[in-house]
Amino acid sequence: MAKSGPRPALRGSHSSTAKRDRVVDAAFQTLREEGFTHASARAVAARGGFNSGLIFYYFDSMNDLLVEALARSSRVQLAKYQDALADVTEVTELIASVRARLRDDMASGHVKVLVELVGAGSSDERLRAAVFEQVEPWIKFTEQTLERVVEASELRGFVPADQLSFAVVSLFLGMELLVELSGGDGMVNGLLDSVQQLAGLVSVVLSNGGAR
Amino acid sequence: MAKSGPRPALRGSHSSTAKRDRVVDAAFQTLREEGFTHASARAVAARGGFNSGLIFYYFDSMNDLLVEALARSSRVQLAKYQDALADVTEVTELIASVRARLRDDMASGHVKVLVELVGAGSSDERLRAAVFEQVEPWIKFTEQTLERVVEASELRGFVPADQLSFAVVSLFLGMELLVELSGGDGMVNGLLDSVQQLAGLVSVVLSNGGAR
Amino acid sequence: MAKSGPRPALRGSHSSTAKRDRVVDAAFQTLREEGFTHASARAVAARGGFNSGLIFYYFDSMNDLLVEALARSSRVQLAKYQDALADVTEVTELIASVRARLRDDMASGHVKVLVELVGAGSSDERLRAAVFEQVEPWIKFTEQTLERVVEASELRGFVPADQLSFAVVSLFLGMELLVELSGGDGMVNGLLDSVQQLAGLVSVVLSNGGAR
Amino acid sequence: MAKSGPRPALRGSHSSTAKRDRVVDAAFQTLREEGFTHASARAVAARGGFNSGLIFYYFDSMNDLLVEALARSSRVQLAKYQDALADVTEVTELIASVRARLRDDMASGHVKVLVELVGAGSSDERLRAAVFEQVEPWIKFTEQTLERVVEASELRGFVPADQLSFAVVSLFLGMELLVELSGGDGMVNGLLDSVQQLAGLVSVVLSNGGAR
DNA sequence: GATGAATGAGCATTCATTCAT
DNA sequence: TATGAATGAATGCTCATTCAT
Repeated sequence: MAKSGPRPALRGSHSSTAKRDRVVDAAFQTLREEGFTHASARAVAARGGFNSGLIFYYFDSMNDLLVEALARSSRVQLAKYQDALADVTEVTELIASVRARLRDDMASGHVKVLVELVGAGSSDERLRAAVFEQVEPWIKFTEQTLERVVEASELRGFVPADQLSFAVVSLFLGMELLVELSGGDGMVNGLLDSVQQLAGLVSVVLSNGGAR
Repeated sequence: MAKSGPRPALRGSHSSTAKRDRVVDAAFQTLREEGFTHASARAVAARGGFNSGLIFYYFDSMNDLLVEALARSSRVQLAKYQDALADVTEVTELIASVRARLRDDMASGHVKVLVELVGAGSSDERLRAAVFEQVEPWIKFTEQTLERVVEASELRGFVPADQLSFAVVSLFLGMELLVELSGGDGMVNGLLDSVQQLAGLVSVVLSNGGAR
Repeated sequence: MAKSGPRPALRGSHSSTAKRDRVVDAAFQTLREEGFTHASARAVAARGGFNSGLIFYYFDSMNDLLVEALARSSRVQLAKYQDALADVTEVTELIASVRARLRDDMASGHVKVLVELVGAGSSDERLRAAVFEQVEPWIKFTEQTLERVVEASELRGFVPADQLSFAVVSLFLGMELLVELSGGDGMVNGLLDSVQQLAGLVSVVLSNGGAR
Repeated sequence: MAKSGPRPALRGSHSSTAKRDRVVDAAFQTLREEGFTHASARAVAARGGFNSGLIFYYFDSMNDLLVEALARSSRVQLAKYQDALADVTEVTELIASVRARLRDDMASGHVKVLVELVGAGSSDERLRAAVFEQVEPWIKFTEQTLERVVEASELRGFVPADQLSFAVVSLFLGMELLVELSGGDGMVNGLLDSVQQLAGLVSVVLSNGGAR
């Protein structure tokens, strides 16, 4: 995705990567605060305080930059989820952890940026594919986690983890989309409450099942 | 949203509204087949075989036209859902009916266009609000339907219908988004299977609850 | 080459074509006076006194416009040659007529514009092909004319007209190129004298052959 | 044309001039394979595997570098022609030698690069003048050679060598231009055949004259 | 000597929109 | 009612060139 030219000799070197990071940062902030449609090269450059040509020194296209901005934040957030849920095997615990993570996730702007690019996916085939690549690891991670939790529960054998994972990721994506669409502030708490409600429901049902 | 000028007397009007309809048709098809980003005035006009200036005779802006295209299809599809689910009170029946409707819904392109505009919502505040207005009736309708079905089931009292409605609409929205993102064809059956699986799961759980 | 959109209902109609012609005129003048590299959309628009967007209302790309400018002048000039040489069957007469035509040809700017675009051909495959299409009729016309004249002379049977045509067109092209390269003014008379010299040489040689 | 700064002492210099040569090499190859328009600083640097800033350490401008690339190849090729034609005094021998040389000339890419820069000449006055400087020695050399050969033939006194030289150089330039324009492959043999045909014709005519 | 970062001006092209007719 | 012409602002992107290191 990144150009081959300005790759520094030593990995993890100093200024070179730092400058490139400034560009990615500016792109992320612009996506987060102005949305995909307004994340133009000029807008990103203005926010970052550099010339817009610099973007194309580091990246082959705007889409490449935008995808990289998503990818970086995606890596960071996914790692946090993996840390937080590594040892979780019980449903209620799972849901509590996820809700905590979600708060941070949304505060960081990652979810906003993700939704922004998912929505933009239809504008360009290459963008669509690149964004999908960023979403795939989340589906897989969700699947693995659900598999583990379901396996340890009474639902073992009833629920195919891959389909469930697809549904769960869809649910989160759709909720964030709807929250944004509804104007942002008002319904965000309602959303988390809904998740909590859902958590309660599932929990009750499962323990019923266990008590059977 | 529409201009006040060219609104003809309600009865006896023919060609004028017919032409206006052609504009809306062209907009819908363009949204459906080329997506929001490529649904420019020129593109819509080319598809409909009229001059792009005509759009601004009937509508104040492109966004107004696009929203109208969504609104019209939304009215039609919602009416069909209301017909189909009017007398449904049982969960399995509900899910079967919804799946049937969904097939038609997606074939008509309505879901695609909806997702397209929901994704575009972030580009413009007025667009966002207008699109949300089109989604609201669906949330309300879902809420009423769920209320009725839940009330007739063993879950009565456990599940707050408004939150559940929000989750369900989110789920559908998110799934369609993910399907599109994944490239279209391959996962579409998996999606419907997932819904079916979910249906089965819910059905089993609920009848378990009832049999307890 | 031209867009299909703004094609007027009746062929040969009034203002519509006139406006489009203004764009082509401006392009021709810009090519003639500033050369291919400086014939940017802005430069053409500035010269013509219209907005640069107008170019793309009538043409799909700058190259399309530039080629059209060449094509129009090519049609006009080729017709003049065809008129002037229609009844020529003798070599000296041929050369005298061609020299007269060449003067007008160069005064009109056609040769300059042709050379400009031929030189630019290497920058873009589609441009190259389009320019070649404009040159082909000239090669064919030269071939037919030479065939007729050679057939009527003592050289009949010795010279393959197609190869000779290729050489003759090359010669004219190369001379104009060299004239431009040499700075323009100083050698232009020398060029025409050279042609005259060549004419004299050929004439002498041929009549020698005839007197043999 | 080259900067005065980094010109090392004539003897004992090694790496510095070697690097400079690599720059010129890369420029030549880029001109040859991508044409003038795509011979940007970046493209040349990419091909040569050095940073584009290096170009401006050795040269004042891109055009300077491009002209130097032509000049170097021009010197080499002209020297070969001078060697090959030094003792030629007869027409048929001249043409045979030239055709052999031409093959090597074109294989080396020199003719392509020349034509490329001649075509580009109109874009910039300084470039035009610099390219003309590279062409002048060829015209002079052609003139001297033709003078010698004509003087030894029956045509002595009939043909002014300077004008003929101009025509011959024009012919070669024009032919190469037309060959490139026609798409490259198909007509290249036809071109050489044409030259051969022309050679045969001239030879026959001249010996006819001699036999008179 | 040589590199990588950075710039500002320029490019073709697309856009929603206006307006005279 | 409807059209075609026209605009001005914006877009992504490329360019030769400079400069600190």
